[in-house]
Amino acid sequence: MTEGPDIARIAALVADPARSSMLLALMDGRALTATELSSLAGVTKQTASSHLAKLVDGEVLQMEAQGRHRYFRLAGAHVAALIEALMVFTSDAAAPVRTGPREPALRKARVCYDHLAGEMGVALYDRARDAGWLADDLGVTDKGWSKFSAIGVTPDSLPRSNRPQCRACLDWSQRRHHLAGMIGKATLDRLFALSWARRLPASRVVAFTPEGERRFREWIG
Amino acid sequence: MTEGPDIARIAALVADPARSSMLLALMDGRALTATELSSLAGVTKQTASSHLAKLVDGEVLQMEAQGRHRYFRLAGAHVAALIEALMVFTSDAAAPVRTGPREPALRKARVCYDHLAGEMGVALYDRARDAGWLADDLGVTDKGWSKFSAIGVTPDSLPRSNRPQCRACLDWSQRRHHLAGMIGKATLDRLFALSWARRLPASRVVAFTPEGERRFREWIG
DNA sequence: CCGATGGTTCGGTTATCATCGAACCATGAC
DNA sequence: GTCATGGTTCGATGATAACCGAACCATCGG
Repeated sequence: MTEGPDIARIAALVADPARSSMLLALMDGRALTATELSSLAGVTKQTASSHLAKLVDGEVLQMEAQGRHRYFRLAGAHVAALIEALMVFTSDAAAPVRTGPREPALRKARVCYDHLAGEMGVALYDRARDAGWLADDLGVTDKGWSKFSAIGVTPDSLPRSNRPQCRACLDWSQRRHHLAGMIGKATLDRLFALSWARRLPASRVVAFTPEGERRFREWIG
Repeated sequence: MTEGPDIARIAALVADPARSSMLLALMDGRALTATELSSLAGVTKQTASSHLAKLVDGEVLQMEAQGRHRYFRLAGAHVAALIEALMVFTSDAAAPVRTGPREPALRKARVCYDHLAGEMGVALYDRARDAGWLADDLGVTDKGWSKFSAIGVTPDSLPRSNRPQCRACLDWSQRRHHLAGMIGKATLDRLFALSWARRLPASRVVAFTPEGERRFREWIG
C-alpha cells in the first residue's frame, strides 16, 4: 500500500459540479470575478466564495484583488492541460456514436487557456514541427524565430518567466497536439492584434476573418 | 450557465483515495485482480468491488474475467495521460523546493501505462522525430519502419486495433513527450524480449542492463 | 459432492461536504 | 457621514457516498 502522489486531492477539487463549471468558464484564460463565477456555476455568492477559496488553496486558481473585486484565473497552463485531459473522456463517450460536429466553430478554432486550439492550432503545431521551427526539445530554432518574427513574435516580446517557452498541449477535439507555452500565447495575441481573428463574446470560439485565415495559412505555408 | 462537458463525473471517480491508489497501481499497464487492488488500496474486498464497478461503469477501467478471477486494467492511454496530468501538480508543488532526484531510477526509465517513459523514453521520442522515423501526424515513415524492424517491431507484429499507432504522451518527470501508442508498447515489449531491460518487481522502474543500454543508445543513434 | 477461494449484493452506520440564510466586513459613490 | 455593492464568515440542514459485517453466488480442486 504505497502512498503515491496525492492525485485524489486535486481530482476532488475538480469533482464538484459547481467548481468544474467555474474551471470550464476560465478555460479561455480570462480572469473573472467571484460573482460572475457564482452565477455561471448557478450557486449563491456564499457557496461560490467557499469553492473559490478551496481552489486557490489547492493552487488550481490564482486570485488577484483589484479594488473591491477579486479576479480569479487558472493557476497555469498545467491546469488547462488537466481540464483538456478530462474533456477527452466526454468526447470519447460520444465519438463512436455521433462523431457529428456538435460545435463546428469550436472544433475549428478555439482558445485553450491562452493559446490557439482546434484544427487551426493543430495545423500550426504540425507545421512548426515539420518545417523545423521547433527543435526536438520544443525549443524555437533560428529558422523558427525568423518565421515567428514575420507576425511580430520576437524573443524580446516574450515576458521573462519560468513558464516553458513552448509546450505541446493535447487537443480535446482533435486528439492531436497544438502549440502551447509562451510562444503559443504570443502567437494568439498577434492573431488578434493583426485582426486575422477575433474572439466571439461569451465563448471560446476564435473566429477567423476570410482574409485572416488566408494569410494565416499562407504564413504557416 | 452553459452546461459544459461532464468533467466532474470523471474527476469524481479519481477523487476517492482508494480509487486513486488503484489507478496509480495500474499505471504500469498490468492487469491486476480485484483482491490485489483491494489490499493495495487498503480496503476490504466489498468496498473494492464497489469502487471497481464504478470505475468500469465510468469507462476508466476495463474488466476481463478469467476463470474466477477478474482482471482490471486502465481503459486506455488517455487514462494514463489524465493521471500524469494530475501528477504534474504534486511534482510542481515540490519541484521549486527540492528538485532532487527523489527516485533516480524512476526518473531515468519507467513504465507509463504500457510504454517507456522517463529520460530514456524521451530520448527515443526525440530521436524518432529528429531522424524522421515519424511523420508530422506521428505516422511511422518507411525509414521508421526499417529502424523499428531492426529490433523486431514490424507492421505485422502490431495487433489490429483502433488505438492510435503512435502517440505522444507528456512525461511527468521530464515535462517532455515520450513515445506512446501501439508503437510505444511494441517497442517496450521488445526491450524486455531482447533482455536489454527488465521490469523491477512491484515497481514501475525499468532497469536497463549495461549492455542493453549501450545497444539501445546505439540503436537510436 | 464438498470445501476453499475470488467477488458481489444488501443493509445500516457514519462522516464528509455542498448548500443557503443571515449577519458581517470592506470598498467605492455621493 | 449614508447607502449600495462585492465578498466573506458562521451555523444549521440535507444529501451523498464510503465503509464494513454478513450473507450470497461462482469457480476451481479434489
